[in-house]
Amino acid sequence: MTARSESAAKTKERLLDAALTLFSQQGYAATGIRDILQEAGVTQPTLYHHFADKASLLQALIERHYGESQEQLAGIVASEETISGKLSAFALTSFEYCNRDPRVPRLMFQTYFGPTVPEIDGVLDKLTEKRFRLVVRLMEDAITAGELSPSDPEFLALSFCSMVDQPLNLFSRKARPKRYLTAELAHAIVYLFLGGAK
Amino acid sequence: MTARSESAAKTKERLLDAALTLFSQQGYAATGIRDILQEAGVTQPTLYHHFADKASLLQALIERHYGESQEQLAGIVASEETISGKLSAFALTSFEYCNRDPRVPRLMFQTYFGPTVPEIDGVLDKLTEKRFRLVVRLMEDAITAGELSPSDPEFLALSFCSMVDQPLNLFSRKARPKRYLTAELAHAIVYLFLGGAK
DNA sequence: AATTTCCTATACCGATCGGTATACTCGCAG
DNA sequence: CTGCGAGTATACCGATCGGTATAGGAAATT
Repeated sequence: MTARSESAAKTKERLLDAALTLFSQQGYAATGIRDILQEAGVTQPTLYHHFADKASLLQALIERHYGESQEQLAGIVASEETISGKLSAFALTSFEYCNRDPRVPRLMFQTYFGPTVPEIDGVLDKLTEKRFRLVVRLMEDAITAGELSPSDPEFLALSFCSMVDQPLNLFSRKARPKRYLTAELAHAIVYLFLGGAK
Repeated sequence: MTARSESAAKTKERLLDAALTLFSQQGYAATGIRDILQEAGVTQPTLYHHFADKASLLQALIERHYGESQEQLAGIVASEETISGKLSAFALTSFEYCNRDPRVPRLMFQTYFGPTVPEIDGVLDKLTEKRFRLVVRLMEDAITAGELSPSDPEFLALSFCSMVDQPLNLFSRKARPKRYLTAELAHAIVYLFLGGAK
């Protein structure tokens, strides 16, 4: 039950990895199933042995990567005390996640902002909403604790997420200098968000 | 020279409008030429009488809409005195532009953030870079004028643009409440950017 | 040793893609 | 009145798409 199912899992992994590479580079619609097969070194019936169709590949990628990063993020943020610490942890973790494998956020942004993929619609929305709600709650707590001036928590969360995500998006899209998503940038964002530019 | 070339221009316009609608809804790759023909109520040879190929349609759309909005923006921003006024004008103009016809920014964002369209690559980058540089220069001036604390102008510009563009992007993507991209939101963004959340 | 699981190889399906070709109509302009 | 520009109608091209069918091989489990 171990030796053969192990190699089967490896093949499945190769397929997912190839799909991640190609989807993130060219987009879902522009990537043909045959491209994936070639990249993975596998034949067509094999793919359909592991996945129902092309859309299942994308769905599997999204659920795996986004789900695990989500839990990590919530845990790390919760372990901080101050609003400044929480926001820094949020930005840092997001940056590290992108530096580890830029293909993942690139696929996420491309799928989220790019043309609708009808087969997936809603899945990604639910996950991004969850991440956004995490930040909203964070802002609410900080306001009631007196750490932030009273104002709309959703507006604050949207603004902060924008400041974090746009660099992420830009970085994952094109080849940027190695040290772009640094801890310094993360802290600068938090500092600007809390203190303003004036 | 007027009567027939006038109706010809009208047909060309119908094609561009149909392409704008469909490209912005489904994305460039997912939109077939035959979809555009049906939407415009025109036959295939007619399209190829006005445009060389599918890519020329997208290129024409981008250059027209982005170019004209760009000039407008630069003029309006220049007519303001303070940094606060300039930033507000920037945000407001961007919002108004989106409220007027959400298809345009939606196409822009989708093309910019979505999967690469090889035929267009570079065109959109040049235009977004131009808009970004406008804001960078604005920040530089404000810093030398003592209106902003000294810090990296590119970082400030990126952060501010993120705060403005993300709502734009979200609004153009899905049906939001009518009054979402309001003057109040624009001012709130500028206020937050300048003064911080603390 | 027999059987099942995982996989290859190859060929095919109908549909759709972007783009072209041909032939014909109509109305304004010279 | 003649020619040309704008347009329709229709049919076709080769290529590629996602997905299926069939047949068989190698290896591990039983």
